[in-house]
Amino acid sequence: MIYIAGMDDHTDQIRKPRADAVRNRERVLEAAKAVFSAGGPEASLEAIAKRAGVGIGTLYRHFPTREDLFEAVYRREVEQLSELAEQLKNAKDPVDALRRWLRSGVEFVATKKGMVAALALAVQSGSELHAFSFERLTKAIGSLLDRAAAAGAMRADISPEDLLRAFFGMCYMHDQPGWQSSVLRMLDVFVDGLRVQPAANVKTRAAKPVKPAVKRKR
Amino acid sequence: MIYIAGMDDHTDQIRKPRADAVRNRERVLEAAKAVFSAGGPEASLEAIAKRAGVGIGTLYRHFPTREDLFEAVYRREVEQLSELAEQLKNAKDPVDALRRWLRSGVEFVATKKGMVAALALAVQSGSELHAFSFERLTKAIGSLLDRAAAAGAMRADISPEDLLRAFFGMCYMHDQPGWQSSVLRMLDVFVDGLRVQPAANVKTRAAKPVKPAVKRKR
DNA sequence: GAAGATACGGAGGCAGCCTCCGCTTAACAA
DNA sequence: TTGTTAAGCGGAGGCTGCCTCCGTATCTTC
Repeated sequence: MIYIAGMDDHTDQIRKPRADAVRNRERVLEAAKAVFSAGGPEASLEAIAKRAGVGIGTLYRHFPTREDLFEAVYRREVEQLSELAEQLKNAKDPVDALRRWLRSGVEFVATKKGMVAALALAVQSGSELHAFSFERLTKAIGSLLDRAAAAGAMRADISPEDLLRAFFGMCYMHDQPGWQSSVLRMLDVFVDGLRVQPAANVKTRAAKPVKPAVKRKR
Repeated sequence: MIYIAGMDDHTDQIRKPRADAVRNRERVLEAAKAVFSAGGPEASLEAIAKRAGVGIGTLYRHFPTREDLFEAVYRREVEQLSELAEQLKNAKDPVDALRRWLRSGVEFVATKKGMVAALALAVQSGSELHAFSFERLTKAIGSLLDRAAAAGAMRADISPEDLLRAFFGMCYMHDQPGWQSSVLRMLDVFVDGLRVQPAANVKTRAAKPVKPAVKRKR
């Protein structure tokens, strides 16, 4: 068993976790990250164990199920996105902050092709990982959303869950050619839809100084 | 080989396809539809063969890969959605027609939990199925979109591909509690974002209209 | 250094994937 | 009808990956 702080707050002594166990766990995580990123969610766990230089038994002891392994691997990644939201909370324009978070999310996803597929698979099966990351990101994005809604810049009836869902879904379609610019465009549309329209934004298309809401990519 | 009209237009004789082959193919499709719907994309092909009452070899002869089987199963389903778009082209309000198509899509998806996961998996791997359904639905939705854009009711820089991608993505997150109403809400937001804002919709909430400059990707 | 807890690793059982090939059956010609 | 033959059938078998189990090795603690 891996030591967990606070797990056993009654009197029993608690052994320090074994050094080799800690080391091996780390190695497996490292290997899993690489293999999942490259090979997607179907990657062989035995291959991961081999790459980590441990026996398959060791891998299973640390991560009894495939999903457990996902969870551990992605936890850090999710944290990163979450922290970004924290930073953006200080931006001046709350709507823009939201937009920027979403855009960063796209880039983030872009660097982890196989991993996203794996994540998506986990989400499907309602695993622990989903619960964690969804909640974590929901909370992160919620603060951005609240701020924007409180400022009256954005409709207030869309929940963080909704938004996250939509975002995730859009990204899921990645790995088609041009998916990235497509998602970016979609997000712009989406944020436009969320925004409580300020007067400046309301021009019929004929009017000339229309701000270029979206730059076409292709 | 299954007979395909026009496959062999030079002089050779062409045998009629064997009745048992046709029958078995149909049985396998039937079984696959049921099994995939229930069990998702991971379902055992052997289970499908058994349910269809044929040998595993027969299944593989007709559908050499898992994806081939998906393709055949979903083709009809895709056709249905596609036809719906055709009908909606005659609605009065083009934006509303689009909205309704999307909403029907959600319902459609809702009845086929496992199947959508299977489809999504296929999309991931860039299979034939994806090419077919994406193109088919793109064309279908394109007509709706064009009509709305031509009427000046909708921004014109969003392609059918974009829209389909976003829609599919949103639906992909299904099987969480409440996903359906969430997706419906998201779609409303989305369609609102697409709509070229009519003056009536414009309430000035903020004295100073924020200039929502879209930041380019860093 | 000894004792005992903890972790290691891989053999082995199981399940699903896919191929291969001898047997069966339907289509066609006579 | 009947015979011929291409087309189709099915499942045994080889392979790979999943996961468990347990004898052995290693670490922590005293």
